[in-house]
Amino acid sequence: MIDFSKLDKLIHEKGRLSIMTLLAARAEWRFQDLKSELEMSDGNLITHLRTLYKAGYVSIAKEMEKRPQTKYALTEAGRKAFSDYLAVLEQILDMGKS
Amino acid sequence: MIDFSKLDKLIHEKGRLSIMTLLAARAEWRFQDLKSELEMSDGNLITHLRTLYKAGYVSIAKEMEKRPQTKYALTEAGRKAFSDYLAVLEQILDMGKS
DNA sequence: GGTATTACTTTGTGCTACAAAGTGTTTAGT
DNA sequence: ACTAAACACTTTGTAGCACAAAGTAATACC
Repeated sequence: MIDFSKLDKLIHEKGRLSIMTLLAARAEWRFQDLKSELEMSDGNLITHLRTLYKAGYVSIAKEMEKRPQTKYALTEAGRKAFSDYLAVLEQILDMGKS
Repeated sequence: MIDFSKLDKLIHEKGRLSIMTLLAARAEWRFQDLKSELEMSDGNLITHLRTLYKAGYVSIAKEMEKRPQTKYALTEAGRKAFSDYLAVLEQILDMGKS
């Protein structure tokens, strides 16, 4: 039986799940790109990013070329956590197909 | 790009997702079986079940053989909604693997 | 100098997951 | 007959978000 308690609560939320999915698909994302892609408000997006950062799932790199730019990426721990999360999704999918 | 807004909020919650997954895997579940399988409190479980019932995703059949028994099952709408939900999960998985 | 951009922070609201404890009915045990 | 247990709830309360809106500070462009 599936162990639903393994569904990392930090990732299993629409906002953060979408962020994690984007970060997993491309190496680096700027704040503005995430924002326009996900159509989130500044406050909402930064809150989720900080939550993921505090969990050690996301790295933050501030740069100052012309305009300030902040780049976000998955850490190794983040990639691992996301991969574990996806494994649970896979189990759910397998069950749903039976 | 994945349309995360299609992630049915009623299903995308740990408690209800686990319920829906069980209901999708087997035709009928008694309250007690769901409870012991998911290790939820009565109040929590019944609340989620009623939420799904109100959404039209779950049917409730009360029976009175010896002990009162209530059996829960997916409706057609529930099966459809779950299938749509799984389709989004599949997209997320596909992205995560790239 | 004034406006726009970037990346925030602050504040507030409203929802909801979840637990704990209580209710009413029925059946099993002695 | 009386007690205890099982079943399916309901009620109540709390704590924790998600999310939006508005404000802040620094820099760049015209």
